[in-house]
Amino acid sequence: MGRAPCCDKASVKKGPWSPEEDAKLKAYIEENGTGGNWIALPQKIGLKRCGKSCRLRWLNYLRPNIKHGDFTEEEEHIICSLYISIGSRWSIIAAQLPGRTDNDIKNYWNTKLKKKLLGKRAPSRRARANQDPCGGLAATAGGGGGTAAAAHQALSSSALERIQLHMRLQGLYNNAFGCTTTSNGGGVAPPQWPKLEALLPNRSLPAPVQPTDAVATAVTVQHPNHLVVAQTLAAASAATSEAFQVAEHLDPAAATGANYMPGCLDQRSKLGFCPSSAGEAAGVAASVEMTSSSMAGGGFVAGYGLHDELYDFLYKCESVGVAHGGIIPSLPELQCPDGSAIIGADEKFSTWTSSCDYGSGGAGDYVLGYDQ
DNA sequence: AAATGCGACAACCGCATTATC
DNA sequence: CGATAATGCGGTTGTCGCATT
Repeated sequence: MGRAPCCDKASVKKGPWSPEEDAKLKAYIEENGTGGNWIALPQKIGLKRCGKSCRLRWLNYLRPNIKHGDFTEEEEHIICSLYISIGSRWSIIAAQLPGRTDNDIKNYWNTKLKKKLLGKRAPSRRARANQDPCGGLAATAGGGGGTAAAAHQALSSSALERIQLHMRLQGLYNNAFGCTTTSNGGGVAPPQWPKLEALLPNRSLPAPVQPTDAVATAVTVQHPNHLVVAQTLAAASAATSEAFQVAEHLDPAAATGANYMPGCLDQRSKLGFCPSSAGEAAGVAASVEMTSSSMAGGGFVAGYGLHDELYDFLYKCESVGVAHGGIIPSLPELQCPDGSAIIGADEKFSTWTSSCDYGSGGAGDYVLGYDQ
């Protein structure tokens, strides 16, 4: 049983709005307001449009003080920072940018910022359409055979992108500051993440960013160590929380050991985002606001925050590249938990997640924190 | 000059959440 | 308190225009 349509699609006009329609809608709302009922509004003013369409048109284009195009560097900063922190909560991000709409920001991210940051060209829709149509079916069909692919699909592209952004930034660090991700004494070198200094250490937004449901739902893991991790990261960064949950998802056993970040409390505390005790972690998790003070101490470079990283990445990549052979540094390499492969994190992260066979037992025990 | 590829943006669709009865 | 309607939101698609072949 599907949901009842919000309007009679047969008698409703679709497609681009004409200037006449815009004028009608604008004039009516400016004079009378929406009347609290978008569904009834088009009939009132004689528009053959769905109420939802009217609402969208008003919110995105007709209401006063809407800005279009020409995003400033400051706006790009805010968008990137918030995206890494909270994901594709476009309405929340838009709330921090007066005059911008969620649709505008979403389009800007998908068409420009994402490519700028991830440094890779997303396949065009045409290209995607030309891909093997059986691939998706094969990945989802059947029971155990598609475990990895299914898990891969379960991880939202948004989460992947955010993980990749962290990785990419880390790659810049490693190359720019001579850090490496080589072995730490025989074991697999843990991926080093950018410090998770809280959002906005240097600049302030109009309002503090509140954790969203995505953050709150991240606390789902049973193991005591895992719980600490999840709670800590829920307060620090939903994106990295997901990353750790993915790591646990890929290899729950390894995740409790020293090789993986989720179990590597020392490493995490060095990076400045891990409380030293479970109680402290719970305290951090209980903190409602994400503030720089709650995460202070032990950062990679004192006073150098995510915003600065993003700024450097967005606008100073060339200088970094020049200093390192004129090539934008590649991402650190990662090794599968089972040691089966070492691959670059950039283009191959998704390959890694889908190719590592981490068994079927753990899949049901871990809940992806991000609600997508 | 025509065909094709691609980016950008507007709009739609369907699910989730909230409000109302 | 449950059912239904309205609204909000994010993902996806359609379309247009420019660039390239």
